[in-house]
Amino acid sequence: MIQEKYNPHEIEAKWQQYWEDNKTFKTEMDSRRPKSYVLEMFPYPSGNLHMGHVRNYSIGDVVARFRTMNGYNVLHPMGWDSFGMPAENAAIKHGIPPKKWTMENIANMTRQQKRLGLSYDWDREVTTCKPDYYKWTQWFFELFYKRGLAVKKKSAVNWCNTCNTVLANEQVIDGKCWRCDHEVVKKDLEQWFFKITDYADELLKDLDLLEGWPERVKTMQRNWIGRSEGLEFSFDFPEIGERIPVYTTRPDTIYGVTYVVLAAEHPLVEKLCVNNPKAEEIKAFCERVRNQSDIERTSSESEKEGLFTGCYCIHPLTGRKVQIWITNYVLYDYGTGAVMGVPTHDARDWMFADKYGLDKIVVINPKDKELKLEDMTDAYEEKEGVLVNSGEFSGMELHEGMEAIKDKIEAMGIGQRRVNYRLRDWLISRQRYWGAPIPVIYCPDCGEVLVPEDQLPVMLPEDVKFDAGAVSPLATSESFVNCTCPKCGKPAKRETDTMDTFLCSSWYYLRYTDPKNADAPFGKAKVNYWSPVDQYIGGIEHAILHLLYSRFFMKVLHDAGLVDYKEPFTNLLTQGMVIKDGAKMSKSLGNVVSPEEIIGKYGADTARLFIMFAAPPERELEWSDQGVEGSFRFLGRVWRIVYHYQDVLAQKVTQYDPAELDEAGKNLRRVLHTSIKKVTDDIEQRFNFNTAISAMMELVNALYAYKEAAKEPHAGLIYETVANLLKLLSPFVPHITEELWHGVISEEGSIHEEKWPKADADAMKVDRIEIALQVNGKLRGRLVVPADAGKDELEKLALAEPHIAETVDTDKIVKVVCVPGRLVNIVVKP
RNA sequence: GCCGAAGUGGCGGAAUUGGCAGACGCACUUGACUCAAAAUCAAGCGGGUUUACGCUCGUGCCGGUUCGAGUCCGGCCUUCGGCACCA
Repeated sequence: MIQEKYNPHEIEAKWQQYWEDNKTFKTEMDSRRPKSYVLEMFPYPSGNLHMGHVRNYSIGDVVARFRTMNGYNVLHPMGWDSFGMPAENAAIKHGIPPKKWTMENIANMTRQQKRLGLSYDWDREVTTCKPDYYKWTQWFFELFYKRGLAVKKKSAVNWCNTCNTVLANEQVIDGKCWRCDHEVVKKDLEQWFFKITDYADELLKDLDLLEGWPERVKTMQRNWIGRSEGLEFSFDFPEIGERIPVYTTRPDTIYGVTYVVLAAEHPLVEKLCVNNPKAEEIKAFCERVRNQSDIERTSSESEKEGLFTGCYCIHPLTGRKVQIWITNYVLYDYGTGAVMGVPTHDARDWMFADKYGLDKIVVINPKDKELKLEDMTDAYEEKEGVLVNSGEFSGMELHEGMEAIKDKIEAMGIGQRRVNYRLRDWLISRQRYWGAPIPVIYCPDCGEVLVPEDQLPVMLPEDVKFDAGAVSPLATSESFVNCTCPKCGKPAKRETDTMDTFLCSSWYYLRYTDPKNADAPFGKAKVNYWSPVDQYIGGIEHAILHLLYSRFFMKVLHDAGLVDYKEPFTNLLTQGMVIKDGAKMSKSLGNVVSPEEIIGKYGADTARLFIMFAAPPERELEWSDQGVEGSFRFLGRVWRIVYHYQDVLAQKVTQYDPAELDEAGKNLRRVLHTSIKKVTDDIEQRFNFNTAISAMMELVNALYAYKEAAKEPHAGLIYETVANLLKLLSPFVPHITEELWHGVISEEGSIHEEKWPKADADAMKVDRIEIALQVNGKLRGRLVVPADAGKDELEKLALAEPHIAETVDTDKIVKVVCVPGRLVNIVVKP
């Protein structure tokens, strides 16, 4: 029996408790069923869920429940990316310990997630700030260290003055800190790096294997890795007995070189200043350039500045003297930090040469055209044409010339072909407290020593000062810093930096497979049973950051023999933002809608249904209060029609012969089975949840139409329709369907353990269909024909149709196009 | 500049392989129920034109292919996103 009115709050609390008590969503390894690992990006415990979270988890929950009902053994876990700065800021601002703040937020957000009725196996919960997790994050650091992939080196790094810490390249967005949006400056510091560049080529190549990833994300990663092929070679610098190595992707333009440029940081600058009358001027220039921020220095609009050093090097092929300049537009950390200048075939060099009156030589002519310097207003950069003024290479086609020049340089022994990447090594140390300590000890005698495995985890101390300034708060804890060297036993000091939280999140999806393992990050059998993640769902903002780091981690773990897979996420769905009034929800705009408020008013099922219905998952979702009302109304409609048929359903007519149905019944049964097919295909093949829901709405409309049309409802048909409708709806709105299922179908078990319905092809068949009737491609009427009518029959029927017979002159018919099941098009001469 | 995605009613969005444009929902209009309102149930709902059957225009713009184009091709425009002195 069910109540007359739909009361979401009562039934949602009831079934959430039921699922928890019955461990409905607990998962174990099971070799008899195919596995499916469905994962949503785990959240940072900021305090409250926002609509973006709700969208993310609703999508994942539908997929997980759908796959379970389709016979998969589904892993669907949840956890907390719980290290990070906001916890520390709360400590500085309000004096709350980061751990307390974080754990309270996790408790609150867990409660909010449970109110959404998500099908997580909570026994697998993972929390990155707990010692039993960060122990293994530290263990992975040591693994990387032992494999030569974690190194400490000094370089110019990104520093955020607001966050008081260094940042990885990926965390600098348009020259600003990804977290606080303040301008990032460069500092020369010794820091820990993970050598992600060792994997640049593999990370790039394997993108081609990721057929289940959006093109957009793959393109972003390709751009970020930025592979280029070229030639590295040297100019002789006889004045000081050195060579200047340069890197170019355009060796074909080598005869057009009129100057060579060094980055301001280039070590040769200091050497060429010795006994140089311009030394003071050069040093002042370099100093000024180095103090420019990244934004000033790398903006393409900013003025290119340079200074002639007074020195010359020798062109390796022509023997000409070539001026050596220093500029602000050459990057020290890309290629060799020095570049050849070819004004005629590079836009930057053209501008630079114009500004400083440097020579220009045309060495490439476009096909069938001769470039004349006096006519040129711009560099000719096309990679097409013929080499000229290029000695023995003149007359060669561009690509042929390029290869010939590379061969020549290599044969001369002054250079070689080279591949360069834009990708930089991942800076992983942070001068912050709330992170996993780097497990390294510095001994005056032994140097850098790893903390032995059996002493992990290196626990975060609690006796620290949080506002320590530019050093890590860990440095303020005497008891933490001072230790003994594991090798020689003498007094030593601990590393006081912690690890980038992106490191914690680079392997969490593996820990879910074996979350309580105390002897290893995960067991091999378990990780290889569940991995890789079959469907990953999250925001596009991680297109590079988290998704690139995780891919890197997986490759290293694969090479270390810990996992059998090279890619962590087989399929990726990037959900769009939730917006309101055309803008992202934000406190400052005052357009935030809180999930708790919506759940409080309508219940979780309505919130989930609206979010899934309002837009396809990859697109932006415009929040609409009226749209939410509409979703609530639909659930009310479902409730009322089931309530209406309650007594009919109570007869439990589970079997019947469809042949005994009348017209109205056949019609309803046809809609039911086409809906089953449509909903199944929409979820399975396209993630078009919005159209899946619209199909279910049509089914409910058809049920209402049947109620009007059939005076004596067919008990078997009603039972079949309602039972299947509830199953189709259950992944989207798990509570109301569970309530109705128990009320009218079965009091035992859960609807969520039922099998997904199968469409009956016979039920979808119709005798007669309506097709379009066109003349010259324009709609001129409709024609009801037997569903299996062939081309000849269609043509006959079409020509016999009164409207056509009257208006179309048979002599002028050129041909008749018949598409069975679709249309007839009569082509007529004018 | 390079790369990627998108552009359809008043709005969110459908149209899956080139085959009836606008499914489904929101908003709006009307009818039933009601003393009345809400809720609910039922019906209508791109523009122009017509008493009506119809006719006609219509998927960012201009062309093309085709019996037939929202969908394919060529050329633009606009919006969003990524990369960008990367040599």
